[in-house]
Amino acid sequence: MANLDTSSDHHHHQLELANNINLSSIFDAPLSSPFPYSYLEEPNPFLDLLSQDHHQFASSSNSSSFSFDAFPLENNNTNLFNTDLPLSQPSTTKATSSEVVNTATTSPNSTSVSSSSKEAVNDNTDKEVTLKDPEEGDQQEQKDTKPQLKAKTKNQKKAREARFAFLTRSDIDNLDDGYRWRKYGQKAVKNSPYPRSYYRCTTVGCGVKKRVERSSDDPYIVMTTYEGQHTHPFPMTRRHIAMFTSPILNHGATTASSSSFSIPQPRYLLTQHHQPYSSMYNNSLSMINQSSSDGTFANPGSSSFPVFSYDVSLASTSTTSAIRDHGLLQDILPSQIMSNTIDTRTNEKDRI
DNA sequence: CGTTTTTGACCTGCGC
DNA sequence: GCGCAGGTCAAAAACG
Repeated sequence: MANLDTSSDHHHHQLELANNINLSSIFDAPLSSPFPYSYLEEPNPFLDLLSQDHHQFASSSNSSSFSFDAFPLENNNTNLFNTDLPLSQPSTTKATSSEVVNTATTSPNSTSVSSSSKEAVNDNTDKEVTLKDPEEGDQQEQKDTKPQLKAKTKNQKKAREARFAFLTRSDIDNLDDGYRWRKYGQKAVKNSPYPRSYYRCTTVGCGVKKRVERSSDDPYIVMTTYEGQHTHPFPMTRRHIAMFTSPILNHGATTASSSSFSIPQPRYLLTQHHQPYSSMYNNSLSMINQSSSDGTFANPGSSSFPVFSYDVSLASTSTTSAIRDHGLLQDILPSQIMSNTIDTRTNEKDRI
């Protein structure tokens, strides 16, 4: 986890960007269960975008909170967060917008579990192999399964795993979300100078994956997409414990202090007590979507996805540029958001 | 020495 | 069928 270790200087940017905030970014929130708290205390412009729908999102435990695991399971046309994201979508221009925004046709499928891909629980005996233990079985299995994979894809399309994506403004790609990840691949992204990195949870038996890529237009915008659900508890370390018990979580705190991780906090971070974890290393986490393969929401609260919350004060202008990314970013961002963010560009300039 | 990262090759799905 | 792009594998290198 050199990730954290290298995160020291990206904070400079956070400071610089403290004032470059607009409504364009989608939400702020972070990862799965590692973030037990979510909190929204300000009027949320993004939710305004959702107009009539936003009230649905505020139904979590706290009336003033906005937590993503409170998202309705059902979709409708205005649900910007539900997207039907193909695992591989060659042409970003076609399928993206329209598909993403509306079609998330939901075939209620209790969580993606039942239908899911090879990494997840699956009911298909022939895909299985990979399932039991992606970690240790990897190498060995691989040889054995390759033929099987071919065979299986003939009969059925690869099921998609639940996904959960969010934007982050940070200099570092692989943000520390509390889980341990091992990088297993990197690919160049079309129309982007920045590569996309693929990570897998290192916990034995856990097939959760995440991929990280930067916006081609704004290098500080990082899009992280989680796929799958952790099959193990959040690996709470001393550092995390310190984080969760730090004053920042108790409101009024002005710094995110922890015994082992102490860094200068951007001004606007002071309001981030609702995202204790993410604030440790970046200042803007924006959830973009959360969906399962079939367009339904997988319940992140079940412990795979971080519980994120949105804080407009953290939104950053550069999200705007992120939208033009032609890689995964664009695949995930709903067109409505895109247009909205683009519209806000002028404001952003004015501000700067 | 165990773990993680790098990176080229390979596989798969999709559009034309 | 072909080409392209996304995704994954796995050997080698790097790291701690």
